[in-house]
Amino acid sequence: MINLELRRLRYFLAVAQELHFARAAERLHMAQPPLSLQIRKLEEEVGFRLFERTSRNVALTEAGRVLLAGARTAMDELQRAIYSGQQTERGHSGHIRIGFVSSGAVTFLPKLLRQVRKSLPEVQTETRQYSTNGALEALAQRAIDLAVVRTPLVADTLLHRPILRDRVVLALPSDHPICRRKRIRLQQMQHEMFVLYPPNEGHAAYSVVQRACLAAGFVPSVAEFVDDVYGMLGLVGAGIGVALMPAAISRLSVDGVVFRPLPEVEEFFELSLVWRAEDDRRLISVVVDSVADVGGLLISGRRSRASGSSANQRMKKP
Amino acid sequence: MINLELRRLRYFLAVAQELHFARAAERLHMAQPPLSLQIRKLEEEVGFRLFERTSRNVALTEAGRVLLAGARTAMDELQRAIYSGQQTERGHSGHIRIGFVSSGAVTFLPKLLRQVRKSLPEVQTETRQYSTNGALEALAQRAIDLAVVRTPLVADTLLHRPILRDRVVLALPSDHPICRRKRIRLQQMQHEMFVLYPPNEGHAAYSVVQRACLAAGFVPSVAEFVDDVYGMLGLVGAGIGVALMPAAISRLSVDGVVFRPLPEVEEFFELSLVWRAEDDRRLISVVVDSVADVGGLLISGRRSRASGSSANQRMKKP
DNA sequence: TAAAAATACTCCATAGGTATTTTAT
DNA sequence: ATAAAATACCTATGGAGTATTTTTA
Repeated sequence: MINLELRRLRYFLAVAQELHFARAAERLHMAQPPLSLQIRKLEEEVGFRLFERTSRNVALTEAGRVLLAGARTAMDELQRAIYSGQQTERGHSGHIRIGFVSSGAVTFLPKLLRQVRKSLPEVQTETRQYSTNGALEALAQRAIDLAVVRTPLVADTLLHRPILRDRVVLALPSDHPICRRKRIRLQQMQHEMFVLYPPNEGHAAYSVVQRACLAAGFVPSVAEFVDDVYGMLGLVGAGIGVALMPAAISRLSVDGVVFRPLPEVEEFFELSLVWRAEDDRRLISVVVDSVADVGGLLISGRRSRASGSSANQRMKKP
Repeated sequence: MINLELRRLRYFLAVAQELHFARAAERLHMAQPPLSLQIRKLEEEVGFRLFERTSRNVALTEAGRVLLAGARTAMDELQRAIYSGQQTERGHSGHIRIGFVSSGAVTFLPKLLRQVRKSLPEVQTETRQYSTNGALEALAQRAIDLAVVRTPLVADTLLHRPILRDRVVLALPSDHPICRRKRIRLQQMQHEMFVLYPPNEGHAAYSVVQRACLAAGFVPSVAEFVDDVYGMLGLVGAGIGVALMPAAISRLSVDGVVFRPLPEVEEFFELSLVWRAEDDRRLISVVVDSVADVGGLLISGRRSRASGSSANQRMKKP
């Protein structure tokens, strides 16, 4: 094990740079004699002369040059390590694994990653797709550190923060006769079969749909339960039924599926950030807070205005 | 500039390894309280906590792990630098540029490099071919550090050591009528034209040939002067003349050239190591000495024995 | 002879030791 | 209740300062 003191190496670097003991001592805010002494002690410790000194000239020895290079890189490495440690302490550095549901991938995840990369450039991110429930399990098992999911039925081992509200839109097969109409009201779908988020799956999307339909005066008939928006879109496109979905999904164009706004529906799908309550790493709270800075609670899919046209620009495409 | 003391980092590494202050202190041959104190001071210096301590458990913090990794690599780098410095001091490490003449390349250079690589594995070598004179100029201009050349007319800015003696062999065109004879005496070549090493070129090869011929009772007629064995062989092969060469060269087989031993010639070609007198790097003397260790003054091309056969095994080939 | 490094000495800051207290399981 | 870290206090090593000498270009 190494037995040097860094002080001596610092002195060595100074003398190597100045090649003059008195000037180096001045730069180090000390007197010349103790500097000479420390250099000599360093020479004894490493076992070779560092400088060829005459009363008129100081020059590095060959071996001194070799040590100088090594000492510089070692000090730099140490400097860097201390800085990294400080950044880690502040939560500005580290690795974070993010799980997300398919509908979050479309809207929020890119914003989140962009924000993290911009304001916390030393934070490494790693992402993976889950169902809402899968993400919560992964969180509990420490397979991920942060989840972007449909607002869950909260467990007390987890903390969450709502980050985005999506208006409800209707997805229906493109060959459905009602597609010809410009404006569709949810009530008109009361005799249709619905592809639904599964109940008892730990998240709130199921009850959002239930409440929306109740407000329209009916209880939806179940065609199928699916916990993945792509799966739901597939079933709708195959004519199995219709579905109520977050407005953000309508940014996707899927064969055989058309989206229609439902301006009268007052319910929202909510997207949340979720993390372990026991995870007290500053990194987590810093990332969560940096996300909040993006602009508080965003709402995707604005309610149609005076003209009563489609709910948002992109929805016109399909 | 970094302001830590390595002592504290050493203590940190010990505690990080043991995760127990008392045991770490024991390993460091010190008492526990000052160790605790030093760790706390280190924490103050770097600006973040390194360990989460309870009375029953010590654990690294996230930031502590980051610093630990950096501290380890920095200490390793420093360790390595000190070792390299020591090796450099002893002349067991460094870079050495070697110039050599073409005839040295065939025999001695491979041995030299093998020896250096074996006994001084940290010495980097770099080689380049020169004429004898070119190598001496390159030495003086510090383009190379060591030269393997035909023994030069010594300049007092250079030091040299003879390393190898080569018997004199005759190279002659393969269509020369005398080739049919098994034994050839130099005297028989007195009316031939000779391809010679150049005179006044600073090396002794010219006078070796002159003295050999004088001993045989004649002065050689000059066909051409060439300072490169490959050039000489080319001219001999082209029938321009015959040449006296170091026996080592006969290891080469060249179209149109045959070699014959000259057992009665008492002269030798000498190969020397040459270096700058003012170059006091230990590396130089260590390499020169390590070469001497190969076996002192070698003699290549033994005088033929009782049977009077060819001067050496390989000479039978052409 | 003059500039600069080395030596001699003095002082004090701080590392380390011992005894004890606090803390958390 | 107990193991282990933290605190308090004391000692002494060694780093830094001042005055001076030595060295060599």
